[in-house]
Amino acid sequence: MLELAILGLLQEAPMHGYELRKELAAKLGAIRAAISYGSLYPTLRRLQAAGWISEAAETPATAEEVPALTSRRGRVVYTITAEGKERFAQLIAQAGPETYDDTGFGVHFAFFARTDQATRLRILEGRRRKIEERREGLRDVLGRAAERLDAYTLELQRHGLEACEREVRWLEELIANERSGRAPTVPQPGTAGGRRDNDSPPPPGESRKERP
Amino acid sequence: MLELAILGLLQEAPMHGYELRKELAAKLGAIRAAISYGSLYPTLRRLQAAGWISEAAETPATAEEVPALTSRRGRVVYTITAEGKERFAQLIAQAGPETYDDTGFGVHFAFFARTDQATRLRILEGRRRKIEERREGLRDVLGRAAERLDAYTLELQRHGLEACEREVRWLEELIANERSGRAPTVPQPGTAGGRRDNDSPPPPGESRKERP
DNA sequence: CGTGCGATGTATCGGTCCGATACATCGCGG
DNA sequence: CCGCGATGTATCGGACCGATACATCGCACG
Repeated sequence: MLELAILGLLQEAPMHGYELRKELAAKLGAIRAAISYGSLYPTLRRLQAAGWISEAAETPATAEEVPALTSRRGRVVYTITAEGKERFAQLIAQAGPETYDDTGFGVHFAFFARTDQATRLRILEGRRRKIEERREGLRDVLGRAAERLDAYTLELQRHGLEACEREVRWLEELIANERSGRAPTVPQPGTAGGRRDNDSPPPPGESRKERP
Repeated sequence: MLELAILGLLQEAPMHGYELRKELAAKLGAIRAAISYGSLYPTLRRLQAAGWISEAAETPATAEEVPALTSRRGRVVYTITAEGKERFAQLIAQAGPETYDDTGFGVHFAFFARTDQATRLRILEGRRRKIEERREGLRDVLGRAAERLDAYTLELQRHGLEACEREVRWLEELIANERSGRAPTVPQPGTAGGRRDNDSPPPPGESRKERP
């Protein structure tokens, strides 16, 4: 999962570890708190060993203008390689069971802008199925085994059940939108058109290319 | 976390591993799928080494009546010890930072029936604080950094924000209930009074003792 | 003027937990 | 009578976390 997230982020811009962690926290803030360095750095080394990312000297341009101001530190900037982009595409397209658990789904979803519509649909439906199963399990417990459990445990299940029902509804909406070829809900008028240093062509369904 | 859950469950009845896993899944179904054996068995061994649980021969009574029917298998039944109960009480009362993350809070909440009211209140408020912080972080991203993110990532944050707001509201309700001395929401009329093999006295605030 | 503190930054270590896998028994239906 | 799903115990490698260590930078406060 971390591998996928790093590859995805580095596709937007080269970064060093600290930056990567912050961007990751911003992008996945809804899913998980913040990645630990104890995971991040070993993974970076692994990715580099596999040839999917590479270290690069920082200060890309304007290096001569500011020789020793901010650059005199051991910052290690990572850049994704061509093989890395292939690897990302492969990871994004293939869906294992871990694609549908909370974290896995979150990471995949966060990179839906780089995912083709068919895959998006497949993942959304897989996630929906999984949540529906969880929901049924909770309904079973709340129905059949209710007397065996205390009021607090019951309340916990009730709350979990509600969250499941809510997420299923959310997924239904997203699936419907996806099928109709539109971008995700809430068209967000006016505020579109931020910085967009996308090198790879935006996949279909992505409707955010600003009018220049 | 697993340690706490096992100690808590074994306080209700002696069990073997498989059963423990099932009960755990039923009790924590809203939080996590099912504990892996790769965690369960090593933890059981650790708890046993610490003297908090002990192996016991199964078939407590009626052992002579059915000599070789169901007993001829390597089932290992674990029982909590007096030290184990102390350990459980200690773990339940002391709240570290991990008490307020999703899994930790869920486990603590699932054993609220064995937790005194002051601790319940403290945990609920700690959890609320943590969720409020996450909520603020999401609001920040959705406000300040919205142009930097694509529509899908934005939608993910939006959904996460809604979940946070919902959970805060839920916690507020529980806290209010707790302060007023009542049991959790939805009094559940009639269906109370199931099997209740509680050896330890029910903590204050527990209002489920049926009127005989 | 200095000094200490919070943000930036890289890195490791031990520990927890998961997923895959192996293996054995039991009861039931075909 | 045979296979298959449920029951049951167990291990191994790997992913990820939390604590910790250490170094630099800029700035606020004395």
